[in-house]
Amino acid sequence: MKQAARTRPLSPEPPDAANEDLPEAGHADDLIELLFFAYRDFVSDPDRILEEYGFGRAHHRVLHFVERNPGLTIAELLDILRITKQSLNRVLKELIETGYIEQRAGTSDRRHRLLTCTPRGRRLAEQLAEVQGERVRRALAEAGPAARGPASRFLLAMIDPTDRPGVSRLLAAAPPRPADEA
Amino acid sequence: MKQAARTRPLSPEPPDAANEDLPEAGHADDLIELLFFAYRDFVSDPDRILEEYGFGRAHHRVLHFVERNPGLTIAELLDILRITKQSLNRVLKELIETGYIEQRAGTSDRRHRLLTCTPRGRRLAEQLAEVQGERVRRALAEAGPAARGPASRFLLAMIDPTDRPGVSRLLAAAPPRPADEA
DNA sequence: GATTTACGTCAGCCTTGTTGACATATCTCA
DNA sequence: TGAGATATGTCAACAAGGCTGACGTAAATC
Repeated sequence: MKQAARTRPLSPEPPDAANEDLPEAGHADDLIELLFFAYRDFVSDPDRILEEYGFGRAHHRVLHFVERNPGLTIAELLDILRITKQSLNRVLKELIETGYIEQRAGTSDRRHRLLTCTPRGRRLAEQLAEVQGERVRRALAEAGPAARGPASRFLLAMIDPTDRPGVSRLLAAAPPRPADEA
Repeated sequence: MKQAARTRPLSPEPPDAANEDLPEAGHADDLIELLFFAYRDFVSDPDRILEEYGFGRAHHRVLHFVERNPGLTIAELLDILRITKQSLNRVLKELIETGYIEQRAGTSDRRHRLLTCTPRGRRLAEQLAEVQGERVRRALAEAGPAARGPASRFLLAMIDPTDRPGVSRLLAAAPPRPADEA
């Protein structure tokens, strides 16, 4: 891939004293690239499955968050995905027309569209979550289960501070999956 | 953003015994979503800067890896980015024509195009790396500096096993930045 | 009853990915 | 030396998924 050059410890084991006194100098670069590569492969598994259904990543994201948060409204989905309603509507319409997602009017406010997955939609969403979950579990097994807490905290801290409460609420609200296959 | 529902510890502190005996059951879902949100915000900083230059994310990726690995060839870049040569060529041509990247023929094999940044290209690449690095350092400071190792190992383990040696070589080969501003 | 809110939709544009085909320079090997 | 493989460049067409701007409608709010 590339001719090697210098050497530098890749994933620093518990820092053996010294050099821990510069906690925020340099070293950020590795995490930048790791995030790129990790994300690149992270989305590649679902991509392969989605292709069989004629869907793309945009459909995946919608399906995922609706499945994890039944009753989600359009506005909430827009806030999560950070795209325009026109972009959302394009893929959402397809998911509804092909019977993966259903709408119903809100009870307290009938202008709201409450989104839920159909059984078929749930199956696909779970299949997609399963391949991604498998990758995550494999990674945790390799990195050591103790890495889960720190990795979660790091990723949460990477999110814009303003959005963290919302994300935390979202995570807390989602039903825990039945130990996925395991 | 969303009406709260159940409660569940978000980023588990050192697990207080029990429940650590199912190290790979469930719990993967939070990391899936955290990765989505973290990446979403992670790329948003550069996006704002790139807009001023009339560039997009594709340009950023090319510029980044060329700056970090001077002398990179087209084939190596294609392997990193996982896109077609036509897609790469489109943005690369723009970066060359606008004077951000230079080509020269390889010495041992003159078919190779060795890519390097011009001073102007280096400045932009560093500016982009700086905003992302700032976010990473801020996140590490919040998550605790001890999270760096585990987070790095987790992200590396998320990468396809086949690619890890290449990624590690890439990380090791890149010149350590001069403690970025700090 | 006027205004605001939540959503739907039409039309057009841009970036960035794709495939397929073909051209050129250079290296390698028989 | 000549055949073939390799590294790259390029043209053309297309698709996904972002975007803006404008407009329409139903329901809530004041």
